[in-house]
Amino acid sequence: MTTTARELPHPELVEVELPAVLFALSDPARLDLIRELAAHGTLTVAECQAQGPDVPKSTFSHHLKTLREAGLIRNEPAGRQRTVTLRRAELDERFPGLLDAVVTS
Amino acid sequence: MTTTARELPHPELVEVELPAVLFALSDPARLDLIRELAAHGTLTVAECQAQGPDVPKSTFSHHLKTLREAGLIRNEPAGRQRTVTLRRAELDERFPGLLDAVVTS
DNA sequence: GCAATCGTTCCAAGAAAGTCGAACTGTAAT
DNA sequence: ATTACAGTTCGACTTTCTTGGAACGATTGC
Repeated sequence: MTTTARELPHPELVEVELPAVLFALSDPARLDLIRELAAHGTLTVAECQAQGPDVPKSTFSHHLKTLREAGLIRNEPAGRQRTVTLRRAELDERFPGLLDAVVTS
Repeated sequence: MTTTARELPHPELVEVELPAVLFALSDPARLDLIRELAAHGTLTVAECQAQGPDVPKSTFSHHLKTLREAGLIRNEPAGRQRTVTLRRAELDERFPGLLDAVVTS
């Protein structure tokens, strides 16, 4: 077999709704994570988690899910790990200036 | 007595936190209201309420409270009514570009 | 194959938020 | 004064979100 990794669902850009984006960003832990991603680019889940305070895996994974389903990040398999990427270019297209404002503030 | 109207508490600008602002904006009804205020300037509570779909007074008042406590609006007595104002200049100072991005999108 | 690792999903409990009727407060008009 | 009016607050209910342990699935290394 080749790569039969677990793909998680991601909303299309047109499906990304502003209220959901704002809600996902309204949690301090998730907001910090987005800022880390904006600064460091792509990270593995483990690296993401290492940035913040110690929190159970399941809790962290739930935050990733919220951000992913809102359309803020991509979460993709990479061997036995997973990489997390901010959908910056797409979000800049859909909501111009929003990410800049949020990450800068 | 002169004007002893009911003043409601408003956070100082420095006390306004980004997560609370984003949370307040993450509800479609509240987001719409902010957009109305951005477009029309100051409105009375009744005028605000008339913009959206019909909703009980108490529910609407609760949304106003959320927005006020987050620092997004001012709600001040005006005779027997109340006026609602977007704290735009202050917010632009505290979170440059945020309101523009949110209202435009 | 077997074990270890990485991370998600499942489930249950507690916390927070939304909704709305009813009661209440303050202002204006008569 | 009395009545009407504009909005907030209170209280109860429902819904959603958060949190974290345990189980599961997939991948790599031995």
